[in-house]
Amino acid sequence: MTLDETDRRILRALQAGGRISNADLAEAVNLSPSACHRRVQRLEASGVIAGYVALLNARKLGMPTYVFVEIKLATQADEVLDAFEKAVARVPHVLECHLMAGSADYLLKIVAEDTEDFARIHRQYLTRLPGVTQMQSSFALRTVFKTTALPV
Amino acid sequence: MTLDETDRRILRALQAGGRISNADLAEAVNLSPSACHRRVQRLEASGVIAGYVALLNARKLGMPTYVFVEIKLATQADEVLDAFEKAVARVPHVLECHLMAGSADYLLKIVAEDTEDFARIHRQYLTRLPGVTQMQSSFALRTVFKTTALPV
DNA sequence: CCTGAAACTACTTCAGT
DNA sequence: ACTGAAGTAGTTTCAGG
Repeated sequence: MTLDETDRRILRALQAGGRISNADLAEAVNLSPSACHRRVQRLEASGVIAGYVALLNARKLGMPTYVFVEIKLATQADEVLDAFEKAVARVPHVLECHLMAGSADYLLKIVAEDTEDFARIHRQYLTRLPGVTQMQSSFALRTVFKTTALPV
Repeated sequence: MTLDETDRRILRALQAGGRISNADLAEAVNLSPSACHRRVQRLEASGVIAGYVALLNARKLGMPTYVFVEIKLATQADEVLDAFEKAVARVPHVLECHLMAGSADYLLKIVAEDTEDFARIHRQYLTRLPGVTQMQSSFALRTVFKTTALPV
């Protein structure tokens, strides 16, 4: 799928405000509402736009604690990875799980109410993950910034 | 701000689909459209709902490469942290920047087209960040999962 | 704090260029 | 591909319980 500058402007606007009205979006990108609407539908249908979400304020919800957990597995055998990934999908509070290059690590990003809440998640869930040989948790003191917007 | 179960249902629905119509949302949470609308406005005004965004498919935009960069600074003096944070805010492709506990590290999450593109970002921007004494980059081979939804 | 109705605004489609 | 207009649907406000 090929994007022109107008498409990119649409994507930038929607990444900044997912609930902008089609009328306002059309005006922002210098298009008539119907032409703009057609382009947005095309971007949605092609999957370039994966979806729309509300972003919540973790602090106001009493979950200001972010922890990154690095995990080393015993082996990189597919069955071990599969079992680990199926298990980690069931752990609550895990926002991201990445398979990492280098030492066949996983990197998890976890959100919690406080360090005690993380300790509970750790005891209750992380220590039960299969195939793990090493685990190191790093706490974020402060999120300097964070965006969901990709550079387009 | 205190949330009841209906508020939490609203938040879960909006985290799953930020563009759901108020009418459909009202039906999903068993409320009249006007009552639902008032609750959503209250959640927005209180800041619990930080905003709405479109999420894009990084792969379809040709940026499938995620890199986590751990950075150690020479000192933890406030001026050094400030200077670092101001500088990192100007680096393109950085999606997240966290100040980490333990060894006064920063953790960056960077998105790139491929490893060469990351090498360019590294050369052009990361090596110029002030106060850095050590930097270690870890590539994600595969994102197992990723969500923006907080558990509410 | 909710409901229901009314007024307003926006979305979505389609014929025409 | 885009425009403009028409029909449909949704939002938002407000009087009343």
